[in-house]
Amino acid sequence: MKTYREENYLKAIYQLADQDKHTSVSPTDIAHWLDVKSPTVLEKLAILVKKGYITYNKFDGAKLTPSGKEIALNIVRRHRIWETYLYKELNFSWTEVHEIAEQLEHINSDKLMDRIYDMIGKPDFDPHGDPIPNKQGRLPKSDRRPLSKSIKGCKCVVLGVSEHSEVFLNYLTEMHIGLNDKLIVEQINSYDNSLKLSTKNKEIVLMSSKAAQQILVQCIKPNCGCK
Amino acid sequence: MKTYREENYLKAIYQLADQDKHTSVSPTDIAHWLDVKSPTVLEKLAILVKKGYITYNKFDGAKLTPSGKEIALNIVRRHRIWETYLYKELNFSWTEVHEIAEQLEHINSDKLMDRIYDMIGKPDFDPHGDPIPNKQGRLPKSDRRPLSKSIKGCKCVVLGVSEHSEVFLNYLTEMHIGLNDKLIVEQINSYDNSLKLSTKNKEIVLMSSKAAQQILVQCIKPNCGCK
DNA sequence: TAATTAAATTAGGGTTACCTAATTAAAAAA
DNA sequence: TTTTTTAATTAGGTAACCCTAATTTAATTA
Repeated sequence: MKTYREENYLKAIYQLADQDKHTSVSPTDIAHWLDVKSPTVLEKLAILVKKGYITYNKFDGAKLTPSGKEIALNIVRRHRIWETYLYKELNFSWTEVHEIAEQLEHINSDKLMDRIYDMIGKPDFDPHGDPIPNKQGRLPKSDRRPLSKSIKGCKCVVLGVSEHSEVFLNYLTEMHIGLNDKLIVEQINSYDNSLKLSTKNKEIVLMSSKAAQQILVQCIKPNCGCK
Repeated sequence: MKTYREENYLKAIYQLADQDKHTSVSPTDIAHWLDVKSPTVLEKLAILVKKGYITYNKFDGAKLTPSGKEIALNIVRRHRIWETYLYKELNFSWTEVHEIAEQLEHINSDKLMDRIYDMIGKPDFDPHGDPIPNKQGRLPKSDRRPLSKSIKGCKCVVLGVSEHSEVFLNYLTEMHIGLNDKLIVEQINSYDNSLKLSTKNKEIVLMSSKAAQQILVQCIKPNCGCK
């Protein structure tokens, strides 16, 4: 029996581990992420350990076991399918989909999920550019990397973002930067690593290194020299 | 703050009152309906009273207040919109939609509901023939009545069912009786009130009074003489 | 009406998911 | 290496929901 809360804890552990590459996820991180206090998290971690979904100790933090990862990836799958559906079929904006998908991801019906996935054309990536795991929990490959690693002169295409906050997504909208848009790195300021970019309508915009780290791109020419 | 459980209690009270016309709903009825025990129901009723969603006393049972009814009708609205959507847009069968809609009805997003409702063409009735309340909680009119009240010779059209159990819906499917199908009452057996019906492909079938009570029809000719 | 049956209620628990306030242990800084 | 700070843990508590086992109250039936 997995409740939606359990699903949320496992998803949180997956996403936190995924974000900062160091697979170890601390109770404090989870507590911040889920907006609860750490004793609450500890309590739940003990249950998840007992159920065999995670391992936990103070030094390595929480880690998903294969069965826990399977559940987490299934929720991620559902979330991203719903996001895509809301965006493509129901005309929700890039910034609106997340919140509704947070609810829809817990609807338990494989058949419904299959129909929705069919309807959106079985894509590999969601409207944020995030990969949609397949039913077996395998992620499609892509060589996305942060825009901040581009060199001067790089021509690349926006494939996603690694931050999904509304304020960040709105910032991108204001900058006229969207999914699948082409960007050219005109200049890199070596002092603060801010970038001067040319966007799709040939506008020139300035972007901080902080923002550039959250934008995932792919170079248009192979071996273009980017890090 | 209304949780999905609260929504379910209010919906149950609404539906039970709606079924048997006598608006009073007893704790025992609710307990059976929601598959919990009566002390659990009593406890929840006390909370709902405190929140102003219902009134309750031993003699009149539980009764929705206007604010409680508003919530209940909103859930009913969502449920029926989702059922219609699943049936019409995602090709689920008549018998499959209920269970999934039970989950989807608790998704909290007016905007999503609006889009889905648009998508199905803003109908007044769901695939079971049940009326979809509008946003203000008003129900569309219809003069549906049980088939069991038909007189011999009555020509009528199936507008809905008042029982949604899978076994009953499957029975109808086997009888080749579906929504919007025309029926002719060929004969009524006065011993047990069973009906001899002619269905859409001119088949003659026999139907018990019990089943006929659950089928909602409308006479094709006005003032045809049916009770 | 008295006896029986059924429904409503009260009493007393259990679990889950939260919390605050200590306390202990680890990490970072001085 | 002490001290300070931060993180993890333990202790103890609350609220929502659910339960079983009485008990009371109402409704039937004999």
